[in-house]
Amino acid sequence: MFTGRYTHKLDSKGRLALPARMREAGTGMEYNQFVVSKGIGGCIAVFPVDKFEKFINEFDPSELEAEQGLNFYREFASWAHYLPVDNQGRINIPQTLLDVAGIDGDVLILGVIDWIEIWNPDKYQKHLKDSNVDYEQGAKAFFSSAIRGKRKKNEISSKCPDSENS
Amino acid sequence: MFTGRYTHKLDSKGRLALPARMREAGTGMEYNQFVVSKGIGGCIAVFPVDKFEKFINEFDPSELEAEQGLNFYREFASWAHYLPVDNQGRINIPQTLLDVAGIDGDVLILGVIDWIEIWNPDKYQKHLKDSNVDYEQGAKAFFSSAIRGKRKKNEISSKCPDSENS
DNA sequence: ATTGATGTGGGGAATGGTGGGGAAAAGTGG
DNA sequence: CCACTTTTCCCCACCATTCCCCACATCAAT
Repeated sequence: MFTGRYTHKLDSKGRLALPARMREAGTGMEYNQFVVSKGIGGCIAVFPVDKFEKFINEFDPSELEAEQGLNFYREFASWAHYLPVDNQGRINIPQTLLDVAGIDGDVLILGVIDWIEIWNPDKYQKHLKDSNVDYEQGAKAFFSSAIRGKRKKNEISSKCPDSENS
Repeated sequence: MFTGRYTHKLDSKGRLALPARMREAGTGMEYNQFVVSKGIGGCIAVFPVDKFEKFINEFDPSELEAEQGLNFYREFASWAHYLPVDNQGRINIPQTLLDVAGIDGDVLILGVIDWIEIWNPDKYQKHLKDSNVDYEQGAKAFFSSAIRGKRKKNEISSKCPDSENS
């Protein structure tokens, strides 16, 4: 699971060092590569290889209107690049992606559980404002859910003693 | 799986170098050839041999109106050419196909998971505009789908196996 | 202060995209 | 069937980019 918020820099060759925690979380034994593509709001989304392939396979373009689905699929897939991680833990993001994301110099890296997002810091601030995120409302829902979840789990575990290990 | 977005050039002899990553992904041990035909929106579609033959066999022209189906089938098949890949990783696309696709000089190459698309860069931009692609909408659907997939899994795994009987 | 882990920087080898010459093959006209 | 022209294909060569390696800086913890 990816969590955390970091500010790193693109070096002169356009390389980006991923936070060590994320590197460990994302690269399996066999794959030492990540997949990047264009995310929401003009960020760059970064996936572990297995997650990317899982998401692509599970995504059903027919959820969207016929033509929309195909067009989005084409765009998303064609912005996707498999990037090897070098021995210093860096990836080399294609310049075209950096351009559409408006990234250059300082970089904001967000862990979003199943994927990572890479933002131009200013652009992210702007995105937050424009999308009118109400953190309080979301937080209330989240913490309420946490309480409910706890109650539910207790109910189950009282009936089924073996479920604690999972 | 084909991914990525590249800009290459047709050389003076009309040859096109496929991106190395795509070459690896597409050519099996035995086949070092691709199949090209006319794609959607006036692009050139490129398939690995096995995928092309699979798609052709699975496609049912009767999904379309009778005459439509036959006419499309004829067109698609007759635009299709098996192209060998030379030792430098290039294919030689027939001039007639280049003409209908309006390709000449700079070439945009898109990886679309199961196939590759070759576009005149300007034509692709125009296609994007004309088809009113809303990338944001598609991206939201995609990432929502990714989260939904996770939630579904959690629900299943957290379910107590024995609780159904009670 | 020393040690180790992590982010940043840069040199040099290797890979990949582009170009062109010449041999082989195929199409065309006698 | 033969000679000629055109196209295709194979090879070698150049150059930019990518990738691999070594090195330094910074910070945290002992």
